[in-house]
Amino acid sequence: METYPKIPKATASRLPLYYRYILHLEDQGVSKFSSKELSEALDVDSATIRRDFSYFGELGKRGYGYDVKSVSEFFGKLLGEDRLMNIGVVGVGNLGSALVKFRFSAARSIRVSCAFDIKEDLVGRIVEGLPIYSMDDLATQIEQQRLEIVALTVPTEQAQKVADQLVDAGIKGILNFTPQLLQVPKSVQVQNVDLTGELQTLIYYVNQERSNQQK
Amino acid sequence: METYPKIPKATASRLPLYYRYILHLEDQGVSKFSSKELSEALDVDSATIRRDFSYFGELGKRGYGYDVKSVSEFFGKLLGEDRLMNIGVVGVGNLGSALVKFRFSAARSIRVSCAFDIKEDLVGRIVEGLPIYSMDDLATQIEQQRLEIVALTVPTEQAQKVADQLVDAGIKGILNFTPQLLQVPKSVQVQNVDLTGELQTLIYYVNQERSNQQK
DNA sequence: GACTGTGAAGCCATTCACAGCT
DNA sequence: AGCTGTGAATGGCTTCACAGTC
Repeated sequence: METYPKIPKATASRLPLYYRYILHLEDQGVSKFSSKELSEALDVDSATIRRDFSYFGELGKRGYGYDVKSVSEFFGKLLGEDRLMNIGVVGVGNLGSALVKFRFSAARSIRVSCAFDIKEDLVGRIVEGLPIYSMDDLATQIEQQRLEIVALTVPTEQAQKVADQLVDAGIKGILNFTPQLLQVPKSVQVQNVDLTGELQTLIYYVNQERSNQQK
Repeated sequence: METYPKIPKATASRLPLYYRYILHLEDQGVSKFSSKELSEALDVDSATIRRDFSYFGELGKRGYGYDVKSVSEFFGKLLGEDRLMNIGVVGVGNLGSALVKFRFSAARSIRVSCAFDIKEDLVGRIVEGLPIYSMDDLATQIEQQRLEIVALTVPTEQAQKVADQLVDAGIKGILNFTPQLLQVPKSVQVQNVDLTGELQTLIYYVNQERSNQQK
């Protein structure tokens, strides 16, 4: 795969957004689109879209726009949609079993393939059709199932210890649902998702809005 | 409540992070902290922390630092932790039932109190201890339970229509788990959470890292 | 001496505006 | 004429660096 130097983080975080909409166009049989159309659908400035795309080369044609099929294929590869990716869920508590159920089904190539937990009474059981392995099997399963990425949903206090185990077992990316800041080698990627934080931020805005009203 | 003009979005999104760590200090019986300590724990530059805090007035004392108790109380109020907040879950599919189970238990004052669905066979049932209401009961329940915020987890195609109903029923905030861009009056706050997008962004970084290695 | 609060500088991302291609 | 790709301008956020306070 090509690698692109110095793509802004903000751009990287918009790629899934672009990709999803372009797939939608493809499903509808649309053959081309302009940055202006995409801009209106996604509420992202059209110049931002053109600049984002331009980091990856000249994806469009002047005076024409962008070709749905070729751009969709291009972004698909960027986001790993060209090969099946197994994801493990580490920690099968409330949120963990929730994610097992969720399955990230929006992306075609993503498959939640197994789960891990420390609790002996969970190990060996099948939850929502998925086997639960012992943490001792981490290294083995990561290799056998070619797991590159796991979702981490253990209790906060155990997060760093488990992250260390994951790194040792060769994991390449962690989708971290705990509020613990993880220390990992920089070759391992971490993406933090703080659901309670998102809700609290929303509460903050709602509170501010209510106070504004009352004035 | 006080309102603060023009707090940067970036600051608002860090408030839960700060608050959680300060609660942690409080639990440990610590009585003061400096921006430097917080900086090291959260990996946020200490000047950023001081600037973020300063938007809300002079919260600290020069030469001393910040008082755990008073700052924790202050942020608690900002984030609505001084009163119980009921949250509804709209759409009890995979992700919806997952959130019902998750319960945002990390925040003390947040309580997932009910769920709504369009499917007649779900309505009236109890899931994880929560009653499922019909969408027709939205307005009634929003009033009765003083719901200000709901999590929206319906299929993408229905998201806008349901959002309209929510707005009509008087909801103040929507935690939007669908990839649909919601059109709402600007007095209604929307916070988007795109779990599949987060995972795809992580996949992008992992792919880039792998390509770098191979060079 | 220690630490905050904040002007000023710097950096990253967005947006403008237009040359260049179809 | 229509739309991209991109220098230049702008804006928002972060970081420096230090005066002010305890």
